[in-house]
Amino acid sequence: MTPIPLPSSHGKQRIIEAALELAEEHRSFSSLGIREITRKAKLSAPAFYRHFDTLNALGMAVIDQVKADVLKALGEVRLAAAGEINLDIRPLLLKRFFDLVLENPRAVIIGACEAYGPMPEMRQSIRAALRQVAEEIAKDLHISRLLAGIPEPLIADILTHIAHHVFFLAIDYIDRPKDRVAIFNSAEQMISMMFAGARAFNPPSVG
Amino acid sequence: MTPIPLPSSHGKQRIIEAALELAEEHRSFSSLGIREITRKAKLSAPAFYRHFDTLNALGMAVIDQVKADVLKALGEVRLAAAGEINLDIRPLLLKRFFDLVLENPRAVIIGACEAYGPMPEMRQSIRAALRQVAEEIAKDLHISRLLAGIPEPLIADILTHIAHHVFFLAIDYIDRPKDRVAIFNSAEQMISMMFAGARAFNPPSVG
DNA sequence: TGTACATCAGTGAACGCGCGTTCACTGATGTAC
DNA sequence: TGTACATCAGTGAACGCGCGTTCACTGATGTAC
Repeated sequence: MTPIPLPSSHGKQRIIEAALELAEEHRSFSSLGIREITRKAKLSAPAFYRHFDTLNALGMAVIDQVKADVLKALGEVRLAAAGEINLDIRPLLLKRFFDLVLENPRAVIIGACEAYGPMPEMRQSIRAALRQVAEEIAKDLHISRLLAGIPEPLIADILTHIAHHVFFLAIDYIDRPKDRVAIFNSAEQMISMMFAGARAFNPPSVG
Repeated sequence: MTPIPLPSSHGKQRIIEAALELAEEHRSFSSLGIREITRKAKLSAPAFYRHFDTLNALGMAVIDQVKADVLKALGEVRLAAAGEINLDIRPLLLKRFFDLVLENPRAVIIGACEAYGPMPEMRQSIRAALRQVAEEIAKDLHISRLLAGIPEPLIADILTHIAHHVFFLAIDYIDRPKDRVAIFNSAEQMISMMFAGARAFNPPSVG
């Protein structure tokens, strides 16, 4: 019967949210200060220690949450793309991804900043996430048809490369609203070119 | 007649070196402190202000120096290859760059960390540096022959994209010595693929 | 039902510390006459 | 040639400030009997 509002986690969640907001502004999670975070969360500084022993512990909590957000967004991309078989799905995936990026820019910005930032665990898990995205996309039938005949490891390489490229292009997409069409077209062109180049190297065997 | 030892730049250079070393450790340039840097450079803290108005100014000086190093190294490769017209210069440029990266990994690591880091001016000038390297390479006759018939802006896009990709691949190259051969091959393959893709989109007109 | 106790998020005051920055100064080097 | 001056990298002392952290405390909520 109890609605379970988890009163104990209320301040904790406020701290995590504050850290997320500040990390987006700073473009660096590791430079945040405890007083800065608790100020943003409208708590006293010592309240921090009720929930986390160190800044690092907070960091891991933030990573977990961002990772969950990103994975959820990616699931939506795949779901939206699952429909029509005969379309070139690549621009649709790309568009959907950029739309999602605008809906939740925080996760992308923080992800890109930490991808080569000071925390090894964060770098590693972002790298793994990109690879995971590539593998998800490789499973898609539209994509695998376009890359038929190409060795599987090379497909993974290509798609990881594209995922990386698009991920970082998303930062520009967020930062420069005026250039969004151009950025989208550029991404599309690069993807087409990678696919065409891959096929030129591995021409489909004839019947 | 004076040997021009530029005595004025001695302390300045020490500060730049110190910043490079510390930024590599931190994997974050913007978290450095003036006292920290001058301590490492074995200077008093106020000495910093003799050479730089702000930390930002120091950051720009660091990037300029790294960019000059890269351009010089690639220029040497171009010079050495100028004689042989029929050479594929791409693996040579790539090899020289990766060698340079191992000679001075600091610069690459810092560049990658700041490319999406907290300082807008730094992000921008790293972006500009990549573009500039791409334009230098585009000038090479070996390269322009391979991309004959392709519109100039597209060439710039492609080479900037490749520069970006290789730059970030260099981080892996540094971090994972065991995989260096594989990383080099992967980079080479991606470059070939981009070129092949570009040509497939813009087939050379038959004379 | 009331009463006494336990738990725990959150607080304000206080601490010592290192920071960025300023100041007036030194000392070496170059230069004008 | 000597002398007086200008330039400029570098210094130590000092400042005010915000930081991380600790402490003893409050006040709300849950719980045992």
